[in-house]
Amino acid sequence: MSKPSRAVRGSRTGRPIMALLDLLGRRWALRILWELREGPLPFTELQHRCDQMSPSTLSQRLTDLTEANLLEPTADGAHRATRQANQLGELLMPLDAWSKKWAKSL
Amino acid sequence: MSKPSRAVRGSRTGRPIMALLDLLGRRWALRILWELREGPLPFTELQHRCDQMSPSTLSQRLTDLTEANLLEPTADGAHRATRQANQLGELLMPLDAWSKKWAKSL
DNA sequence: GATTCCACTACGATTTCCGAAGCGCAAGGG
DNA sequence: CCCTTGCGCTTCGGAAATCGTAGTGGAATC
Repeated sequence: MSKPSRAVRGSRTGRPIMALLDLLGRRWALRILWELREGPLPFTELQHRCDQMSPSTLSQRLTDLTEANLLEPTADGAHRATRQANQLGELLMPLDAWSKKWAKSL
Repeated sequence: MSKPSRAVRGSRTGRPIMALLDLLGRRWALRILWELREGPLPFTELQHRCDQMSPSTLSQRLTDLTEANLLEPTADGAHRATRQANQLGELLMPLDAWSKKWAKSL
């Protein structure tokens, strides 16, 4: 039991978008969703794909995202995006193309 | 002058999307872009719209986003999304609708 | 020339994040 | 049976990011 894991900021304000922007604004949250867009991954594999992010933060973020119904555990102990999260993932796809144009301007 | 403001993580990996996810994963970054989607805002007004976020973090984040060519100062000293950032903003619009469905599941 | 307002900056307190080490369990080897 | 290995985390001390109150400096107003 147990996470201190603060509630999603703004989640009670009637402005879900604010809660979402807060959740996605936690470090590695977007990256984790991105890496899980094509299927579930076990803990260590996910960590490797996220530039070896620290296991403590990964664990915390998995908790956050799972509590937010964006991730769920698979039968074999891996982590999978929920149906909802997959829809969100679809919305994020265009960021890839955009980021390439953006990179040229840096 | 100048900011320590760490480089965008992954910006040298040839994977712009990773750099982008890192930048947007800094606290308040997404929210700031969201609030500026309909036009420039002066510092204090922006702070108020972002739940009174601390001015020090706001200042840092404005620096980050400006260095990333997502924001630019206006002639009268406010902050405005660049053309690029506005395109990004368009991509984020659907998140609003998605978040409303998501909120029901919490 | 004093006051107000605004855009920040300074800086100590607090929270988050990092990363090396360890724990508990399950599978495999000898 | 041990013993080792691998995996999914958890612990915990230190580093870094964020917060929040209190300025600072400049421009406009009184």
